Amino acid sequence: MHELATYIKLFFPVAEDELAAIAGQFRPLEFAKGDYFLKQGRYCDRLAFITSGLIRLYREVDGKEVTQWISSKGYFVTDLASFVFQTPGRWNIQALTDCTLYSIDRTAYQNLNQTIPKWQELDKLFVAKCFVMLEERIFSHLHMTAEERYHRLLADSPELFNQVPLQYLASMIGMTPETLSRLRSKQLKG
Amino acid sequence: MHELATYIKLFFPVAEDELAAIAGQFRPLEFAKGDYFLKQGRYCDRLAFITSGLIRLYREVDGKEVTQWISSKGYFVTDLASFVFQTPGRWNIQALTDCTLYSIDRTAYQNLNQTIPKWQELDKLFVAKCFVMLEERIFSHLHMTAEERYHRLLADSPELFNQVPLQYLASMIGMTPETLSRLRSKQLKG
DNA sequence: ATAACTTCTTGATTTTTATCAAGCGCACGC
DNA sequence: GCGTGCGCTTGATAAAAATCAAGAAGTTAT
Repeated sequence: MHELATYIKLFFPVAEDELAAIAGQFRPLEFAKGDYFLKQGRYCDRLAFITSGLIRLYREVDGKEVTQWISSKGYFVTDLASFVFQTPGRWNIQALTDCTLYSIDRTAYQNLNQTIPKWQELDKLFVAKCFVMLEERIFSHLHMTAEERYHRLLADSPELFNQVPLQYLASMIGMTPETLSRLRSKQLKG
Repeated sequence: MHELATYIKLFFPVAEDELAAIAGQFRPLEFAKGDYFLKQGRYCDRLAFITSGLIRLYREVDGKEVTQWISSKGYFVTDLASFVFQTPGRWNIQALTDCTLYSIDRTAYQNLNQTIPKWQELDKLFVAKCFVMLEERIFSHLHMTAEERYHRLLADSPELFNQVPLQYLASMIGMTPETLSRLRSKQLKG
């Protein structure tokens, strides 16, 4: 549990008693490689914090899996639209490796909102931070080439290249596996 | 002012007195075509709701302007990272036409957070809704062609095509003006 | 009204990326 | 141990999109 508290403290100052009250609402949760946290179309009624492992968000389009994002230690994971607005889930959310999480369900989450004012603010700041990350990610698609996006991912998250099938990374940055493969070999030679 | 209140009510149920208290903190603000709401690098200390006009977010990269988004009536406009986390503004935010806005500054905004609990929730929901829109926008870059993104923009926001220079729209959906032009003429012929 | 701009279009060409197809290396199960 | 499948690479080709260049149409300023 302390890992979530540590992470929150790094992000935003919260009094110890509030921190304990918040963290106390999260329950440990384990996933084995291949397990689904959410299947597309079902309602997502939980939000989880990852303490170890990798989790992939993807959606099927024309029979192909398109990977939206891969979350690792220190990230929260949920289908935000489904969790917050109670709409059908838009993503498949699957463990790429065995994972340890701390999870909170909708009800407990809403209780936090009412009982701990600081949580409201914290929660808003988390979402705002994620919003800003997505803005930058969109921007990268507006002006960068596939090669530039590859180099950025490599710079930002080099660890993913050892741990995640490259085809998922290719999809996540908007190119085919073949293109990613060629960019990699080009880098080795160049 | 009632326009902001109307918009909020559509989005989320709020008691009339709270609504009045919220809306009362926003001040009318006018921009002439070409005026800047924010210049890149400066701090953004306000959040505004658009009641008429069009506003473009863009950033300069390698001497070229890249348009991130065009906001119109019913949208909020700000540089969220700058407004919330007090970092230097990442966008130029410029009026494409004369605009009428309702604006709130950081101080008043933070007062709302403390005095009106419902505002905290409302504000979080706004950001969450925008987050979900951005997720979908990223996804469209992962699996759609330029032509598909053009058709989607045309379906979602046909009014922009009469009111906004096409080069800005092209940039916003990640293609050159020439490509957009060809897709348009292809559609006329096909 | 006319010159100067800006915006958009069109054409020719190059570059980038996707697609299709084959093969390699490795892990896994039988 | 030996197929079998999966993930990755490589090659050939096709398609998509960018770039470069020129010109048309409409706007703005003088």
